[in-house]
Amino acid sequence: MSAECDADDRRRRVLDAVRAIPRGQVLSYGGVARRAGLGRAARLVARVLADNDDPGLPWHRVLRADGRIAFAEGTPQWHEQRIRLCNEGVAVRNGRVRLVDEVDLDRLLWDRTPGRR
DNA sequence: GCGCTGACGCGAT
DNA sequence: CATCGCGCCAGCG
Repeated sequence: MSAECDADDRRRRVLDAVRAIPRGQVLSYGGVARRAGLGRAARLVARVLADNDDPGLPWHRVLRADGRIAFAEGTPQWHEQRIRLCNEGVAVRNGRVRLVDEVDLDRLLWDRTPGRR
């Protein structure tokens, strides 16, 4: 069988990966793409979320790799995402969130990272 | 078929 | 630590 290269399938994987994010935790677009097995298709993740219409999808748990909210600061979407994150117990500082999940895994693998938290 | 755009990422300055 | 620039992926005019 050919590899799963259908756009619809990729899309489904992205949504699945986003839904897999536990409440109170966040993940970057690249992280989602990676977990979905799409490599560096971070932009694809963004595209999927933009096109998504499922209100039950925890899209607010997806942030940029630097922990910044993807939306432009000041926009209604930006405010909403910040509120949702704060509502879930995620510490948002100046529109920025601490991404620990991915870094944590790397730390376990490479061991050498100081406890910066 | 070409080029632009976008809820991106990362190394370099 | 803030900015810039280039690379990546897919949809659209």
